[in-house]
Amino acid sequence: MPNKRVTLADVARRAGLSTAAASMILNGRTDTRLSAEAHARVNDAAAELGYRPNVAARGLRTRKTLTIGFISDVVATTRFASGLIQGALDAARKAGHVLLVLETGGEPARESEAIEAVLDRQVDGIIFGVMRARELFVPDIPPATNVVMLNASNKKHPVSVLPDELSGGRAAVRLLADAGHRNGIALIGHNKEVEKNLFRSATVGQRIAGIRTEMAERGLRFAAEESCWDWEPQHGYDVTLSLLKERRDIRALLCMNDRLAFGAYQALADRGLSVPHDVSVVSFDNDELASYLRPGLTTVALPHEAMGRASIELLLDHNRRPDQHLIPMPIIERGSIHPPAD
Amino acid sequence: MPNKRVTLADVARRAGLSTAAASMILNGRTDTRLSAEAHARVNDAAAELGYRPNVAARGLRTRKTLTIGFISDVVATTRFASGLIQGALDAARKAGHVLLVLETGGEPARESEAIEAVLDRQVDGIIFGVMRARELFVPDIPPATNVVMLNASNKKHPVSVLPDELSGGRAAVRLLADAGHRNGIALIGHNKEVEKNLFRSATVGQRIAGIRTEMAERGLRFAAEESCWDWEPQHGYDVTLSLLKERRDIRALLCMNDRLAFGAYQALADRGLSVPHDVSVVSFDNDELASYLRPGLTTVALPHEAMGRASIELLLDHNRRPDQHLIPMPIIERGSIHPPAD
DNA sequence: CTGTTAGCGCGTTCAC
DNA sequence: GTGAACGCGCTAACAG
Repeated sequence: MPNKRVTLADVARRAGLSTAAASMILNGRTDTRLSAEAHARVNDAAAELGYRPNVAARGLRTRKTLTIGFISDVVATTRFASGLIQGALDAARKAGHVLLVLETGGEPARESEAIEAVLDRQVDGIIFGVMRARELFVPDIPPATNVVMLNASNKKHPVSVLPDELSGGRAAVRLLADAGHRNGIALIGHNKEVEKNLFRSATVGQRIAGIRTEMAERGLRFAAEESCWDWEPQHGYDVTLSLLKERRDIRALLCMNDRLAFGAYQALADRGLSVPHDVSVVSFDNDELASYLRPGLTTVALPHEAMGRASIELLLDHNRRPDQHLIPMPIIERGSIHPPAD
Repeated sequence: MPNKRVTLADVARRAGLSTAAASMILNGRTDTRLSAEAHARVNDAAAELGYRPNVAARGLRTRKTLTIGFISDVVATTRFASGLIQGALDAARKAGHVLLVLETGGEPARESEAIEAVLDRQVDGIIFGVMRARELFVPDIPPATNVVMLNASNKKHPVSVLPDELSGGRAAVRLLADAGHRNGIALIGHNKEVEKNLFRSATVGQRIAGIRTEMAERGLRFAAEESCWDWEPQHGYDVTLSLLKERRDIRALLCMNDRLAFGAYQALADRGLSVPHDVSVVSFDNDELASYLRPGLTTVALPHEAMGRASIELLLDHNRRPDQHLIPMPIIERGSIHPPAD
């Protein structure tokens, strides 16, 4: 686009030296025996002209483009997991890199296209991300390619970043238990299908395992378990409403995600029950919704931003473990937990 | 990254021709008098080897990188305006382009860095976007650069994409009027500061102008106007609650955005009023929230995706008007409007 | 010691 | 149909 960018040749000419000398000096090479004066002349010339190297031309030689491909199903454009890309963008910027963002909608044909599009542009590596954590099929990528799986896992590409759902599940139970809840705790939204199928979710199984482990270790049992085939507000509303019609002893809801909890709030309101004095609610994800509810929803957060950040740091770290990297899930305490009334 | 990509030289060698011939044939040049057989040999060789041109190397010569810089304050990572980038990504993909996405957090220093980062990579143009439409200061960009302002306007860069808020404002009033509302309509959230200051908002002034024009043309007047200094759910809740305590004749709320409406719903529920039978509600934006409310909120949508798409199409269209391009705001009818009871 | 020449990386384009 | 130069910057080998 810009017609007449300043080139290395311009700088060299102005400094009265060769482009080779200018290149070495500007790249700070110490093995080079160029005079202090030459350094000064080149640096001055570059500054005066406002020289900036052409990254594309440089990459042709060095095979480093300071550019990373970020390929996802719908991460960038979904309201839900945008923290992933936010963290990635920020970490990349701090490392002097830039992100080529592509979305595939989860369609394999577009995944292949996306991979080729970024490889055509000589990226330094590829982040492969998904909105909802799961085992992911990925089209073939040349073996030498530097790949990190974000919120996903894949046999061929062992470096991955995932939330630490096992600890997160335990934390949710601990929040209720520490408030004094022992009886009347209902689980809203478990789903055996999803929990067992890594291709549906790489993490829900861990989440529920953490919950059950912590319950068992504390000698607690759920008073009810409502399963849902999906996790939208409507489902939370439906199952909670029917639960409350049958049972008057429910004192706490442990919802599998915030959207279910959102629906549960509506059902509790319909039954004239107040959160948290009649019923405590705790949940997962820290969806934006959680902060809009009245009272605010206490939730175990998906650390999307930290995950996005970690994915870039791992991609650029050549000493990384070729393994899963689990990111802690922060507890966001708002106002939806209270000791049981009775 | 990938070590041994197939190069044009490989293709030429296999076809038994020069790279010059191979290049011209693969680029479909017709001014070239190369034999049909040469065409076949080159195309076959390319296909067999799976040749893909190195976009960076090509760009060095052609000054076309098929890459566009998308620089925004927080668009990509905010849940609110992510449709902008979604539309842009999709339109770019369809045009064979790719987006280099950068975020600045609205900080001028980072804006300058972002501009340099994308220019260093020889992008074909730059989209400059913001989450909330407004007049935008932009650091200097070389004059030859192809720039489109997205959801923003700027004197130096006349090509811009904005929502058609004037028509949108009129549409909101029309929705209430068509349902039979004439009295007891309250405006929630007008704000003279914002309406007059293009650097706060390039569009709210248009939105309110559309509303007032349509009201006037129909001989309608607001029964009340509640102003808010900000447009979060809490503000909608507060002003609606106090309004309802004073007035019993309110039959419809025209909220300046969905987040205010979200708060208004909560206030109506607190007062025991039902939407839409006691009070109709109409609003703007089509925030994700609008679909979660019960009943669903009827709203005049910000056409984020269409805007993002338009920004790319304009950037790539050399016959474009150097002007503002207004994108229609679709009406999303859900269940929050009903004829007045009395 | 101080610096240069020439060639490369990959694909496009012009003159012959 | 081709050789050679070019776009821009890096680097190995070489010269004063």
